[in-house]
Amino acid sequence: MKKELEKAYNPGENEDKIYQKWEKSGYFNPDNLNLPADAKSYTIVLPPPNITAKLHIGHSCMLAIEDLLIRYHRMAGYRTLWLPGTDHAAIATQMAVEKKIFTETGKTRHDLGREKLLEEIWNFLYSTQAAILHQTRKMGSSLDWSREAFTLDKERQRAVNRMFIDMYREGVIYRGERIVNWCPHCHSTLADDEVEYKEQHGKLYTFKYSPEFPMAISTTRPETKLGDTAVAVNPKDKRYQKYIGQEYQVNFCGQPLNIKIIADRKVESDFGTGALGVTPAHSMVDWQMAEANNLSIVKVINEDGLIHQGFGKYSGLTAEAARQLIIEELKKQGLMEKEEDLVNNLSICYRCDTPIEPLPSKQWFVSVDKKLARLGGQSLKEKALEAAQTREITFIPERFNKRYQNWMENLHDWCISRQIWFGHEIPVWYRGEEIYCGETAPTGDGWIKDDNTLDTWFSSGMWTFSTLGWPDNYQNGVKTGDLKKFHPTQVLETGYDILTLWVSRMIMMSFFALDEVPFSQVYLHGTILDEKGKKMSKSKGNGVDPLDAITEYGADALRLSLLMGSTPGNDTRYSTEKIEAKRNFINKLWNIARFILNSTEEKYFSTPADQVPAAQTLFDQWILGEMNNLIKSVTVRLENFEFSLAAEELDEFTWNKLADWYLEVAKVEKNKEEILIYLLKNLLILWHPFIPFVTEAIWESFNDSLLMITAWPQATDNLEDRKMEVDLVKNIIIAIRNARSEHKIEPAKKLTAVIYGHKLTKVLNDQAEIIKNLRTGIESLEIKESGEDVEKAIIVPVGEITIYLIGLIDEVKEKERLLKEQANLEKLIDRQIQKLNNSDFVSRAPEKIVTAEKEKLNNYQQELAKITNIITSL
RNA sequence: GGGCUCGUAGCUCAGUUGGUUAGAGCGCUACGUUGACAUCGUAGAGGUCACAGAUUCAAGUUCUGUCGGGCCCACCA
Repeated sequence: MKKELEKAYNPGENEDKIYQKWEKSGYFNPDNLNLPADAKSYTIVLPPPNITAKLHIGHSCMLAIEDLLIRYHRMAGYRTLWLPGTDHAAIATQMAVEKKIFTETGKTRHDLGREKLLEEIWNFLYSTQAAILHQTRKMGSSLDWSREAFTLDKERQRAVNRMFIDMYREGVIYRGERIVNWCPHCHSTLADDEVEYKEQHGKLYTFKYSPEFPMAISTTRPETKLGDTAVAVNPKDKRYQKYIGQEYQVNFCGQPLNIKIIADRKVESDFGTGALGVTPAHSMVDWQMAEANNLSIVKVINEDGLIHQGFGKYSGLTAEAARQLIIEELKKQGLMEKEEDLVNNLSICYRCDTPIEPLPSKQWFVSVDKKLARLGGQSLKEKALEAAQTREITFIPERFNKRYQNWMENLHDWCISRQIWFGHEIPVWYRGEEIYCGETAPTGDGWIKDDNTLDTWFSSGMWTFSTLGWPDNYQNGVKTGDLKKFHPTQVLETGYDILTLWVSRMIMMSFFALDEVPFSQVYLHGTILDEKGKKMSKSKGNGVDPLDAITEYGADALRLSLLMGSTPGNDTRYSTEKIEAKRNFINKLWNIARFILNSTEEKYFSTPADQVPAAQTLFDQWILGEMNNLIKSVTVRLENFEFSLAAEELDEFTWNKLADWYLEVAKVEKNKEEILIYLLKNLLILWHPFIPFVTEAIWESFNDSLLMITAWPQATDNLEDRKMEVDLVKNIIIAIRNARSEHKIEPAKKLTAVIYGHKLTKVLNDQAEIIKNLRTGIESLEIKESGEDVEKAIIVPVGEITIYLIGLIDEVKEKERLLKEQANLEKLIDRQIQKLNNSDFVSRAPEKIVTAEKEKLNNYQQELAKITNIITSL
């Protein structure tokens, strides 16, 4: 069984083999774990990466955190499912492919036609999907591939159709007219977050519609004023209050307008003239005002960006041309009062940079405010808010709860239809004014299918249950199969940047479909910035392919570098130095294992990991106690999502306690095989969720079983704590080594040490061999309870103990050093006395702290006395 | 305009309910190393915890304000 470990750990040689071994074992699938029937389940659905591009380092962070949670819970005995998938990312994908085709062939989607374009998209999709899955495996992700899903595969299409139909029948989904962001070039609506802003220098024109109109208005777009149906003023504005409610018939540049004066608090009195021309058809805010005031809506600009019919000489002109014409006209009539330069943000299409035209258009919406019988008369918004308020869903970090609620409260109906070709088709047919909504086309002639598709978040919002067999696994309000076993899921882990876009939608969709939360905890990780602290983006080209890092340092090193030194919700910088440091650590762990295994006979390999072996010596007791504390602490930290702190404690134990001390002790004291194997096994178990490859590689070199499904250890309560004694011995050893190096004593030169201590003489006697042999270079060692000073010795005080190193001494240097020490102590004593003289402190601080402070003073004083004594004797 | 967040060593960042002389990694300096490990070891230098005030016996930690980074949302007539 025993496999010789290489001198240095080589991730490249091990990782792929180990991943295959895991995958073959079948244990990524919870159905194959041998669990009692009542085992609790633990589920995370992987936030499906967009198939627009390969994974970047941010995805690695996500995978590292989720795999950590999953592996920990799997080892802790949960029915653990991590469900993989990818997202079709409708608009983003279509745009990416269109762009690719355009740069390669110069063709647009209209040249290709719907079918050909979709074919191209699917080809593209298969290639990136394959790349993404490869990258995901390379990270060591223990995903259940047998349940892999895609937001646009057959099952999800059925689920989406069903959801749409259910929502339509309940009146949650409705068709309505609303202002949308329209790109006249792409001929499509854009979601609010697909609109970009560009600062531009424009002109703000101030003018009256006609000579008899009582006030002037200001606008940057005079041509849209052809569609004005009102002028809004602030209700508190004294100048205009008297006009509110009045109506005017005006002749605006040859076109008749009917203008009502309305009041709205959103109007700022000190912008322009304080009077705002309301154009309901071409401005979001104006639309809202029109709804509130029952204004009529006049469309001025059409889908091509041209002026509609019915506006006389302006009809058919581009908006830009119409604007110039109107400006000229206004000037001719002497109505133009002012032209000012103005810097404002122009909305442009994120794809083609064309200025956005806000247009009214028939779209499909999800109502967030409709009260639903199936939700006990509450609306989706109320349900989704309540879940956060009652902490049925908690956020990590907590502050995102507030942000979520804030956003939720201001949520408007969600426009779900998109004028693109790639995506879920809307299951609706039209015949004249008739609308049919169903899974298949209605019978009869003349029905035309809605040619829009659904917002990508509609399908990804269903991700927690569409992947678990909904709707088949949900009949008459009863969950069956996977849905019953795994929903609601436990944790949603994702980037805080899609808290609003995605998380909130998942919560609403789950309430609608199942009347339950989709998950109970939301862990939000930060963004990985580049080495300069800038956001990574495709256009800047500063992204990092995880595969490069994995090839150079190994997946474990990359994972650990992303897990350590970071906190939830905060951004971190990508750092190759950090990965390198973790690579070094992993090699250290490897060598610790190599040392232990090489110095242990094979018969000890079966030492159980879940049974504390008997301790022979002080150091045995100490390290076993430390391991016990480590198990306790790491478990708690993982439960609390404190990954970084858990890893730091593991690191501290591995390197500073085990490698630096216990292994050194083990070279002096013998018969430690059982303890060493016990420590190694537990260490590998505890590290496994963080760095699965190297731990499994070590494990398989001396075990037949799989580390991946080895039980998580339990801490015990009855281990003695020997930290004090061990610290004393360590301090003595360190002090002697330091004295040696300060006095420049050759390593070969042997010293005799005499140690005086009053209380701990027995402990020190027992540890004499260790003190002698742990690179202190001491030839003989005497330990006495008390006694006379030893002349011509190097004097090393360590707490209550004084060590005399008899051998070489440089009196001048020694005196110098001691004087420095003396001054330092005096300063500390002063401060301590001051503190203890403060009557408030003594009377009001907890007693534990006061006594600790007193003891501290005592120690300082004793040490000072000793040093002073020594100085005078020199 | 509304909200959030960050400011701790040269750099990158930890620091849970306030409580010993504030930590780590990298970097730096010096020394060392053929037997687990140079992907290493030992030691050292380096901090007014952005600034000001408040609460407290006690503040990196709580509160208020200021300055300086970053982010989100809304608006931009």
